[in-house]
Amino acid sequence: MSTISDSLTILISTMKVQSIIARRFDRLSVHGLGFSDFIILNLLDNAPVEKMRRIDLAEKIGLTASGVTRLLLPMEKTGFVTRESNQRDARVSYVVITAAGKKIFEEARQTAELIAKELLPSVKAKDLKILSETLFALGGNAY
Amino acid sequence: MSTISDSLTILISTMKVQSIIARRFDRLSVHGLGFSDFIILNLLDNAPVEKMRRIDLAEKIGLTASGVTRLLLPMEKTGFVTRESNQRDARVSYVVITAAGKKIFEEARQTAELIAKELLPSVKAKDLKILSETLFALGGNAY
DNA sequence: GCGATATAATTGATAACTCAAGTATATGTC
DNA sequence: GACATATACTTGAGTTATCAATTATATCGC
Repeated sequence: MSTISDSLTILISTMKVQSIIARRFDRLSVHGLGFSDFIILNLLDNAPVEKMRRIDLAEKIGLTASGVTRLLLPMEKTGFVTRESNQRDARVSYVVITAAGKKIFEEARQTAELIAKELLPSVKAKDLKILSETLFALGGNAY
Repeated sequence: MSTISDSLTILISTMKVQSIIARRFDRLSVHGLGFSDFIILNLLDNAPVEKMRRIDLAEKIGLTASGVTRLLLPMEKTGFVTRESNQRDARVSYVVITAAGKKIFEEARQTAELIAKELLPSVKAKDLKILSETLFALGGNAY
């Protein structure tokens, strides 16, 4: 038995915590959304022009471009997002949130906030700040 | 545009950070191990009797029992772990780390520690402790 | 000791990704 | 302005997980 470092322990622990978080957010399925769908809608809703390039979505959410393409396919079909081309660069296809997308996001957001409260009830504000900063240093988004 | 809470932001950020961590640990493939394989070997190496029930591995790593069964199949074939039955409870099949498993774990551990240092170079010792405790509150393991 | 219920593990079908390769377009260099 | 290189996105094949159902065994209440 050889003990691993605190740093490595924290990284492994993060992996487990992620699986716990992901499972809790399965409840978003009552809105017909996966957690990744919800995160995408949040990014779009907060984007200055309510549209983003697929590649930027991928970078922000921590998926590959391929993963984003596949994630968006059903969302386009359902009508939560649509495509928009870029006049100056024909390679780009923007992802635009629709009115239906905004509506479902607003509903899902209520559920998501409830889940967040359930998950982080006892964590002190100060500790949350440290967690937040560390996550940011590790590449997490600041929003 | 409606702003989400700090708590929710942190949970989403954790998801992204997890994807960054997982990608870095892809490097463990030089040892023929996935990150999950490595975590399993670490759990077994640290277990008091160097064996664990599948269900306990699942709980500790944050997977389902099904996921553990499928994860262990190739590791059994390669000979990093073996099975052992429980005399008192025939439902249980223990997972036991082999000498080969210990050897590869020891090698992979060096790589893993390097990656951990690369990922968390600047995080202060005090923050690491708080971080560790926060993750534990969220269901992370203490080890 | 028997039936109801709970637990440990596995399996079939499926979901949500990844990587590598391919297509289309843009940009830089000479 | 042609050619090499880079970028945005998609697609085929494979991986790694999930859930629901199944099998086998154990435990509880009577």
